[in-house]
Amino acid sequence: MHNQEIAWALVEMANLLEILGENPFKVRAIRKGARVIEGLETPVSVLSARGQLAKIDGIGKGLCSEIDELLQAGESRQLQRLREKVPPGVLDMLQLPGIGLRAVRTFFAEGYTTLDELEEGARKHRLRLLPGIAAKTELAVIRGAEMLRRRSGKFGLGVAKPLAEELLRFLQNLPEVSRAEITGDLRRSQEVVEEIHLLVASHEPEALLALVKKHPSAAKVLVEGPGFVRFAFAFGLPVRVEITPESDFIARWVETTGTAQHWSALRSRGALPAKAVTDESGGELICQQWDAPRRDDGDWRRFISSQEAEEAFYEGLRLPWIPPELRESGQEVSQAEGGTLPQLVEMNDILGDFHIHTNWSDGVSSLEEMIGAGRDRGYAYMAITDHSQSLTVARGLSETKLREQQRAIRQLAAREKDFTVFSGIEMDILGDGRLDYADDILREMDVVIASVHTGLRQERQKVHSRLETALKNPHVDIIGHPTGRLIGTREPYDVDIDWLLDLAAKTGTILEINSSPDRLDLSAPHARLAKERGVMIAINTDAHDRARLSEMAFGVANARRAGLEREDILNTKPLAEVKKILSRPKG
DNA sequence: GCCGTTTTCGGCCCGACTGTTTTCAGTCG
Repeated sequence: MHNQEIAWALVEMANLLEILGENPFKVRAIRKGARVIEGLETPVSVLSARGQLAKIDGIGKGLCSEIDELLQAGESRQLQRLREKVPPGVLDMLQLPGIGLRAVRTFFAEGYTTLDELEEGARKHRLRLLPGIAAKTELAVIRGAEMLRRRSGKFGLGVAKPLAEELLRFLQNLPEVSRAEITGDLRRSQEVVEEIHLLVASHEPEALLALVKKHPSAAKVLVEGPGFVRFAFAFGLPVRVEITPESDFIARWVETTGTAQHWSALRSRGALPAKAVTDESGGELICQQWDAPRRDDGDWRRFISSQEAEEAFYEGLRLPWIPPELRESGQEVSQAEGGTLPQLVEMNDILGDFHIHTNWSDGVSSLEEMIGAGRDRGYAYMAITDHSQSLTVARGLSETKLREQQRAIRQLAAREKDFTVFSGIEMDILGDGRLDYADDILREMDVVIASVHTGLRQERQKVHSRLETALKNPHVDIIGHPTGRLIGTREPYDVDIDWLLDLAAKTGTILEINSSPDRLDLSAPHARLAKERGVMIAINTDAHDRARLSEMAFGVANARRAGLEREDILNTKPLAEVKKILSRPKG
């Protein structure tokens, strides 16, 4: 069982116990355990085998045996018992914004067991007859149910990508498989996907499909046919495994990666490269399709890499290779033809990370661990930016603590060679429009990120006035997660993005692409607008533990979808230039 | 359920806003 799956099982357990009225501290302890598991870089199964599980902070005897059971049986008896007591629809109710435990318990007690029933009750004004429920709550149910419906059947990049990569490794290691790749929306790094689509070249399709269906993740086969199977993980994410002859592979990969518009733009350029090909046994015609170029060493299995082959495919259309993230509207094809495709930023260009939390506020890992992890990633620099004093729930730093932390950072930084650690802060833009520290404190910080965490439902004028104070402050370098959205769970606060971009351009304030797959904020369309206005972007992880530093890849993919290039991004620049940018007077 | 001890029991993050009621519990971040 994947760490993520174990974490989900624990979260589900916590939610069920909460609804059933279990001790809130116990519930919180289990939730914390889930968060710790999510943040582990080593598979839980490995730690369990080594007997190291109980040594982890937040995992005690109880969770340890629960996790061991999940690992061994793939299920937990306690979880199954709890599920029998609470219908799944009641758990869904907890996801409705503005609806909490008390309301859900009331609904459940009154016999509402599905979201649909609840929504109908709200629309017919029957919920307001219940104790403690009135019109506003009915409205919250209706709005929330609509949001959940929009989200249903969609899975975030942070869930789908790692699972797809794991399945891909499984396929690539099978002797029946000559080539396997991720394709579809996931390859284009869409924010949410409806399925994992894997394309596989194999000369033994039947044997391969039989193996795929036996994969431990394939909880349920949804549909199967000649050359494909679609199965689902236990938590619902569907996986399509499509088998294609080696000769078709690259063409089919291109076809399934891009949108229909991209494919039709390619086709409109005339006939796609086509040529009669033969299979490895020699002689037999498979199809009238394009053949992947192969190395001339006579070994059928040793084709050139998929990437090279795809480049050759586009070359066959007299086009440069078009990055998957851009294969959307079809216009990228004419751009490619005109030689005006952007030179997209790549992971290798990223030299640091400016938004990192530690256990000084609400992070999991220590200063030493985070700094070590940044150095190990080969970064040239990073900034520690814990929460500011007013965000008490995240144990935000008082002025005294902040200064203490700054000293600790300076000390640790002094030990580093060729690796610079900036002492920064993620400062709250308070609900009343003030900033959380005075200018004389901010002046001492190497990096100041200003973020909105409260008053997310204020009217636009108020939100704008708060942001304006932050952007115009000479010490504020970066605005963190500039719209505050959580993909599929929370709408952005009311901000006019054009207004924000203009102000950022005018004041020389950098805007963040928050790499967390739950946020991706700025979104790709907004980041594209930012580039057009000449607003600089910082791609940050907002990591709360070591493992999440790797979420940088999601932020970079988002930037690529926005057409961003290296020069548009703060954390691709060499140290000297970064220092110059951070210390320049703002406009 | 976890943790840390004044070590096997008691505390566990908290302040502001909101919705439902009239003084506070629920919800959020």
